[in-house]
Formats: sequence, C-alpha cells, structure tokens
Amino acid sequence: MSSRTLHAEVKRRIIGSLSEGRWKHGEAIPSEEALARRYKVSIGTVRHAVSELVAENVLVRRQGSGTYVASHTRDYMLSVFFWIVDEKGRKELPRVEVLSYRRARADAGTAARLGLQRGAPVIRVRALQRIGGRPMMVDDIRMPQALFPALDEPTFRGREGTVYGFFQERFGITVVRVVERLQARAASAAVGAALGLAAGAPVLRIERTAYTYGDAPVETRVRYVNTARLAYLSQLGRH
Amino acid sequence: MSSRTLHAEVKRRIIGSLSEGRWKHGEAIPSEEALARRYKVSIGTVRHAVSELVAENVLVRRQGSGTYVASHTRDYMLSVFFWIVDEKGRKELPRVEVLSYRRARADAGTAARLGLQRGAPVIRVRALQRIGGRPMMVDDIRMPQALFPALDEPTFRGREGTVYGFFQERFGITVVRVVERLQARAASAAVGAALGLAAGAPVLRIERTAYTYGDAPVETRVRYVNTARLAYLSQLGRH
DNA sequence: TTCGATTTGTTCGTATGTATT
DNA sequence: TAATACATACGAACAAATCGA
Repeated sequence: MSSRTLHAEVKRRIIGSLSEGRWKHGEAIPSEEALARRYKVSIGTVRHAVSELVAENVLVRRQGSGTYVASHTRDYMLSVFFWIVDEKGRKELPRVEVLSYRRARADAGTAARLGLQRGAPVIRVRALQRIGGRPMMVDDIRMPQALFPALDEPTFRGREGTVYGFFQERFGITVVRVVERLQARAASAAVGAALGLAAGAPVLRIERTAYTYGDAPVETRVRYVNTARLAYLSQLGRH
Repeated sequence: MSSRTLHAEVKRRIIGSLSEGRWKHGEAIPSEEALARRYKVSIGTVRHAVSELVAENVLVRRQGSGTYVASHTRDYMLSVFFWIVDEKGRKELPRVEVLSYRRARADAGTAARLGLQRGAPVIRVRALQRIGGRPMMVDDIRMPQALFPALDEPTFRGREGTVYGFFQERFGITVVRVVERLQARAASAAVGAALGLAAGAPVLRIERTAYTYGDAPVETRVRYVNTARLAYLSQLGRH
C-alpha cells in the first residue's frame, strides 16, 4: 500500500525507519542524495518529504552537515513544547521533583485520552515543578504501562533531562505533538498546598496529551499552574 | 534593498502589493507563471515564496483556480485564530454584543503593546460574547485611533462579521498573527456580573495582541472567559 | 591554517498530472 | 471540451556551510 503522492510515500518510509529505531535521535539520517537513490526518486522529492518532517519537528536540517533526527534536549523541548513565561516574557526552565510514582489503572478520562481500555495498567506520577526555587506547577502524569516495559521508580527518578527526553533515550519513543486544553479553576486544598496558595485561589488547569508518530498517544497529564506571575503563551497564525 | 534570498525578495514584494491594497482580500493574485515573469524569477522560486505565505495564513491556494488573498470570513477566522472549544472539543461560534464604544487614551500597558506613546488616542470597546445565548466572554478592546480614521460608533456597531473581517473590509488592514498570554484570575465584581459568576470565581484571562504584515500591532484586548464548560485549545509541535 | 570533500540551500527549467471553470 | 492554474516530479548547476585531513 503506497501513499497518494511520491513524497508522501517517502515521508512514510522515513517515519517507518524512525519508529523502528533504524535511525536514532540525534543521529544524521542518510544524505538527500543517498535517500533519493535508496527510494529511487529525485532529490527534489526527498527534499519535499524532508521539509515536511522538519516542519513537524521530526527532523532538523543543518546546512553543510546533514539532516538529523530531532533530539529532545532540554533546549529543544523548551523551544517546541514549553510556552510558560514570566512577566518579562522570558521562558523559565522548571526543575522537577517527583512526589510519587506508582502503578495504577486507567480511569475513564485517562483511558479515552490514551486510547486504552478502562482499567488498563498505567504508570502514574505526581511531580512538582519549581521555577526559581518556588513551586509553580503540579503534574499528575499517566502513561500506558505497555509502552514502558520494565520501567521502575528508581530508574524514572534517576533520569536526567526532561521526561520526553527520557522517553526517547530509554524507550525510543519520540513525542512529536502535544495537545493542551486550558481552563481556569479554583485550587483544591491539595493543589493549593502544593503551590503555596489558599484553597479556592484561581489556578490554570492544563490537560495535556502527547503523541508520537502516527498520532499514537504516549502520555497524558493534568497540570495546575500558579499564574500569579507566570503566563501561558499562545501564538496563532504564523508558525 | 533586497532580501538575502530571491524567494524572500519575492515574498517581500508580494506583501508589498498586499499592504498597498493592490491585491485585495478574497481576490486572486496573478498566476504563478505571471508572477514569475513579473519578478523575472523561475516559477519554482515563486512557489517557494507563495508556500511560505500560505503557511503564514496570508494567502490561500486553490488547485485549478488560483491563489487568493486570505479573507477574514467567519469560518476562516474560526479556523485560524479561534481555539475555544466546548466539552466535546467542538468550536462554538460566539455572537458579539457591543457594550460600550468610546475614545480614550492609551495607558502604559496598552501603549507598550500597541507600540504607541503613552496617552496616545485609542478607541476602546467593551463587548460581550455569547455562546448558545449565554454570556461566556467579555472583551476590553483597544485599537490605535490613527489606524482607523473616521471610525465612529454606529459604523462599528453596524458591522457584519468578525472584528478582524471588519478591519480588513473597511480599512484594508489584515491581521496575520495573534499572540495571547493566558492566566487564571479571580473574577472581579464587574467581570463576574457580566458572565453571571460570583465575584472571585476563577476565570481565564487572555491578553491578546493582533499584528498585521511586518509585525505592526493593530489591536490589543483583554478577554475574560468563563471556562466552567469551555476550554482553550493549544496544539504544540505540528502545524 | 588551508583545502577539499560532503551536505544542505537556492535557483533554474521542463514535463506531466489533477482540479477548476 | 478546452483553457487555465496549481501540484507533483525530475534533473542540473552553483552557493554556502560544515568538517576532517
């Protein structure tokens, strides 16, 4: 089964190599000329396919050097998936503290968002994010256990870098897209306590689901943010 | 002065024609072949420039028909600049009710966001947005008076379609990009009354600034949204 | 430091396919 | 049906950046 256009087919095959782990994150994929030979298409068709994958944050081009599989370094994550800024519009990098890690079963909402059966095994992590030392966000993360076999608490706690970087490094799972639903809510007692706010104080609730190639959901989380001094930045139109 | 690359120069000249009003919204621009002849470049270079302008929501391509200047119809606006959804993830189109219209002077924040001197004349509009008949958002809009000469209240109130559609239709000003800062806030007495909420109830505060070609600010507004049943959707990564 | 090989970036031109009018 | 316009694909040449010898 081939795609409707040639460059779509090339794109599909590149993503295939990526999700099989044939080309790993941070590495260069073969040159455009080599890909053209391999797929028996012109170099322009390869460029078309690669350009779309660059626009989708899957690949990164470096003139004179090569085309690389996007690596979820902290900087890269920050530039693509993190848009919480301070009063001056600057991104502040949070430091994570894992509050709890345990195995659980998917409730109805989680199951729907992750494409699982209700009651399917998930890993559930609560984490606190500090900015400038102060607690600013609390996360309640859920990931399908099936996607992360043999993951245990010490490994998760001992990771370096971002959660998505860890997914990529350790399990070969690359997050390429994230959808977030934002709402204002009154802080519950627990959320208020974690963030140093009174219960009932307004907090920003963010319900996020992260996807890998082929729109397969990888993780979902509910985050509460103290937006007294922070703001969520959203740019519409240009990209 | 020409741009670094040819297609960037072509893009610049297309935007030039657009902002001069040479090609108007909704109209087809000359064919790619005609543009190639006019600018003395290959058709591929024109396509490159046009593709970027399509990605930036300035132009719209229709195979077999032509390339058109994006028109701010309600549907188009909804698809590009409006991302507030109901519980089922559906976009609901709001109906506007103008609460007040008056001339004012820019405060410090407004001046900074619109690139004006503090105290510069602005038009200030308060509006209520209803979804399904119920008040769901209140807007406090400010636009530089200099950009909208001779605009008066009856004209503004009597407009049809969206505010940005009106800008385009009446003043040739096309909004191509919008930046929003989102925060959770406790509703003031006034905001609460307008939205049918108790004072202190959590509301989503959105501070938006809209830009036209060349990143010139056109309008800024502060919006409060009742997100008890609505959510603000944000997609990161793919676009 | 210099040089040359490699790789992506830009531009050109042409041919053919597909959708619209 | 015919003309028009965008979409896809091919191939070539040179520019610019990178990187190792």
